[in-house]
Amino acid sequence: MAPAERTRSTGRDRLRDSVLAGDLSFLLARANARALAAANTALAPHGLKARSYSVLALAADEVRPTQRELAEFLHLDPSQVVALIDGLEQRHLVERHADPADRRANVLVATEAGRALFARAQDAVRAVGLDSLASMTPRDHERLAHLLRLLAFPD
Amino acid sequence: MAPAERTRSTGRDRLRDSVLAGDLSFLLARANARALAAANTALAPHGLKARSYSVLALAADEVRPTQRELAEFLHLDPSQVVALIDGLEQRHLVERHADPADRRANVLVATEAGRALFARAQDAVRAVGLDSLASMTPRDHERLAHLLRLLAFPD
DNA sequence: ACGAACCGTTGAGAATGTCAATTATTCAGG
DNA sequence: CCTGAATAATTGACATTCTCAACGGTTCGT
Repeated sequence: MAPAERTRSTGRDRLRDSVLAGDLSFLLARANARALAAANTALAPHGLKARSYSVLALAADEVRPTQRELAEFLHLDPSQVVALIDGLEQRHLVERHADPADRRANVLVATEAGRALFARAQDAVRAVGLDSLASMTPRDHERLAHLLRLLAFPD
Repeated sequence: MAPAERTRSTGRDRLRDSVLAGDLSFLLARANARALAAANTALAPHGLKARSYSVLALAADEVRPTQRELAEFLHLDPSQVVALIDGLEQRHLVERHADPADRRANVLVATEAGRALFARAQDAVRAVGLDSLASMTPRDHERLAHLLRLLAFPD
């Protein structure tokens, strides 16, 4: 049996048939790293990163999230949420509103400018997102979203 | 139509039907964050983190990766690979071998102790990994791995 | 033999993650 | 009503990680 004949080709991608490459957590990490890098370059012209984009997205939604809810949802420390919102608020993209139900809490809402910027940023993200997902059928895309939801939100 | 009746339940998880929650990149990020946290706590007793575990895994394999190959494969800066290997080498888990084909390059191989530790760490990772994936059929598990591979390695 | 490109390494500075302490507010129980 | 425990946001300190530029040693094309 000829040894090491299959994937020697260029010298790159040689590690792709290691045991690690079959690990789901590793695939998750690498797929995420790629998506994150793509999103960040797409968002850079708008002065956003993946984090601030996520916060803006939730602010632009009608959900009126609390900072603590943002922290849990985005897997961030509350102090990071403070810094993130500070940055967006200084640019007049979001506002902290006092929560009428709990005066300790702030509720985050997007300004008109914030919603406008989010719409543009969302288009930019979608444009590059399709680059990586173009070879995937809508059916598979939906399947992947479903399976990832199981991992992301284990009830 | 009754407003906001569906997912108000506990107050937690209230953001789950925002537009962001439907975004594939976000699901990827959150699923990865969860898997990473689980892996890190499982690896902590063995003195490893996800990063060092990955490096050790590739060293324990028969692939004899170059540091540059490690950097590209793990989406890391070459300088980070240096620090990672330094840590593992000081614990006599891996060794840098001169690449006979290219004297500039180092090839990474695991020591006997390194392979033994990796085996134990792998068991620990698998044990907690199943916690999140127990509700998934082997069929779906394979499907997910296949779809993630498309994103992780876009040829 | 020469210069360009490449591998590993080092170091610096920015960005991010983690954690404890503080203030203001809510909530449960006496 | 009052008191103490718990919670929301904030601040600050510290560790870890990311990003980048520079450098010596090596390979490769010409």
